[in-house]
Amino acid sequence: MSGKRVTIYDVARELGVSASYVSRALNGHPATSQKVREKVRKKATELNYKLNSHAANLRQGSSRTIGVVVPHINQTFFSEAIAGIEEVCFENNHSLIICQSHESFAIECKAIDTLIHQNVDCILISLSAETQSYTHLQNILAHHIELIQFDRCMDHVDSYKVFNDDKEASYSAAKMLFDQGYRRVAFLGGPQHLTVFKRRKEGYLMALRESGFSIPYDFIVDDILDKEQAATIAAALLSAPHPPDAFLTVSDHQSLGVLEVAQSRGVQVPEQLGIFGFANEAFTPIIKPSLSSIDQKSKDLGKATAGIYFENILKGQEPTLTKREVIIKTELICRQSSRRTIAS
Amino acid sequence: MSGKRVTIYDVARELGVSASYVSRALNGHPATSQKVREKVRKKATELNYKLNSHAANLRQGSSRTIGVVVPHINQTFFSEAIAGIEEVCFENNHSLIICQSHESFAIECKAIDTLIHQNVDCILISLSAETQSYTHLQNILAHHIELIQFDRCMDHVDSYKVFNDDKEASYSAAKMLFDQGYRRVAFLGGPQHLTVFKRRKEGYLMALRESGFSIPYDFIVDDILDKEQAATIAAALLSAPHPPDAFLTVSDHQSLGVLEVAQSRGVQVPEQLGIFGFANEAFTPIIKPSLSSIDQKSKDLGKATAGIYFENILKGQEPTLTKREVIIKTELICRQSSRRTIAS
DNA sequence: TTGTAGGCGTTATCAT
DNA sequence: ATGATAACGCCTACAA
Repeated sequence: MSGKRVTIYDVARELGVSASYVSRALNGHPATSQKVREKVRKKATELNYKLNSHAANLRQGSSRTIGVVVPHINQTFFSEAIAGIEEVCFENNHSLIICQSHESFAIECKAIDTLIHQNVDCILISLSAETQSYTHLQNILAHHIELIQFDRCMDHVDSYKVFNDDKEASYSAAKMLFDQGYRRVAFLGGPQHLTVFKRRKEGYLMALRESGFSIPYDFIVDDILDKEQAATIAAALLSAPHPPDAFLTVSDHQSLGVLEVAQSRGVQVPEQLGIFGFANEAFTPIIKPSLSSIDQKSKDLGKATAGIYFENILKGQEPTLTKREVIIKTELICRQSSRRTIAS
Repeated sequence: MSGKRVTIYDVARELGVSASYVSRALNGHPATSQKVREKVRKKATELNYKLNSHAANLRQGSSRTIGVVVPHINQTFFSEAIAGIEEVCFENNHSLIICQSHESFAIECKAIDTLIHQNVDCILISLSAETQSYTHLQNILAHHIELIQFDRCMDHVDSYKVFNDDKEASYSAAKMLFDQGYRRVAFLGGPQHLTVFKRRKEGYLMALRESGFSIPYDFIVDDILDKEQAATIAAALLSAPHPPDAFLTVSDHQSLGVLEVAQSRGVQVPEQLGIFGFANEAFTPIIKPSLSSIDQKSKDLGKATAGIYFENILKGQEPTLTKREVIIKTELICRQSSRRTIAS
């Protein structure tokens, strides 16, 4: 009863057929009779037979498994994106291995190695903040594993890329701030070697240029990674003789840092200071004042990313996408933190 | 150069040794000379050789992989626990496959099947809210896969269990509410077939009994799963002629629902209504008033859970744990939402 | 429709 | 210290 694993041979013996027939029956191969197929399936569940994926993978050279590497799974954007990826993989009967890089380049490399060992068919990756080189990505390709980047992508790597209309998004967020009467809009950005953050900055700069207003050079600060850093910068800027009257940031956590500093100093938001975040984290509608943000449609983004593998790569419908770039439209969510004209 | 996968045979051929020797060298087998071992390693990286885990697993019968099944990866408790699990697995050179059940019993079963296919050595699971039967858990054991339950466990299943001191935690939360002068403390609970929620309710009942106060039977409501349901119940209770003056809940999201209802009706928190949550979600210190909650030490809990596999099961140090239960102590975090005496 | 045989890449056993 | 060989469980030509 217990002891060794049940194999197709066990099922075959019980039924008096060959192992290969059992294999075919279980896989619904056309060259099997309805009747026997049913019998085999029944016996298999009866014996509690379970496929050994490792054996199947070894034989077939494909694992029907997809790997995902993200900086953190507990940020709304990533967990939602993963939910989307999961859904599509599930529909296509593929498994998913999720790895976190914890924003570390070294861990990201290790994760990729693991996924290569696991023989995944495809790796979906959103790069860590530290990542500046791309040899590890080329290593993926060298192992004939498909590669798709999303959100935090690296240019100059030959792969599909899925991301938001980041430039447009931060352009309209900045524009909205100007429209609300804010004039001295500061910008807290991310690492510039990641294209997402470059694009978000470009959007801001575009709106700034268009507005005709000018701001001091130190109102633009890159490489802010968390709430604490954002708070430090905000505190410094707000202490200056001519402080900003609004902050546009590339993450809600940064915005939260700004908000906390403002509140601790009695600066009224949104009356004296406008704040605009990015990512539409779960906490944004809950806090007071509620935080304006950008909804990245992260679940759709995840679905699109996984979809590329199944639709464009597996089914070989490459021609439909010439530039190998998919852009997911964001949605501007205007809440209290940037709504100055609300009272007027 | 490209085309086929690099195997130990390729490395062996280049070096003029046998494949089995390469295998041994790569694994640091004692019956290999230092010198050749180095040579093999160098050549292997040079040729970009990567182990095929599937082949190794098939041969060894073990995958050095652990599976985790949780309801959702984007709840603080679970993502932190996973971070802990990940850390321990990493230290022990094991891979991790993460699956979400999305609180669905059917998906949970499917996830377990997948993990069995993947030949994982051990499954760490926190059950979905729907799960009432445990045949799928016994199926895991039938496949000679180790099983460890955490947080949301099912009794009567023969496995290690890791969970918080839930009863003590909600006991002290309730006691704190009484100490602050609240008298009519309502309780919003979870599905009673999951032991966690049973224990949390017991703690509340214990404190209530001890307090000597009595409350109407309808102040105790089980099976609340989300913010919306909590809000509905809170609205109903607060409309009654003799409403509760405090709510103790089994999740921060429930508490948030209560808080929003209170605020929309102009009920002052904490002056007129005390609120106490559970889980110490990221948003609890951010909202106004900040929400009192229970820190579950979820990362430690994850580490302990994975630790059991490596310490107690793999190394066979079972005797150290007689009851096969590990309890992780929580910490009471008292914030504004339950601090009525602050003004007095 | 059914069976036979061989091999996927690795490692354990046995031999040298 | 090193090599030959078989086996892990499955799938797929090929044969019948």
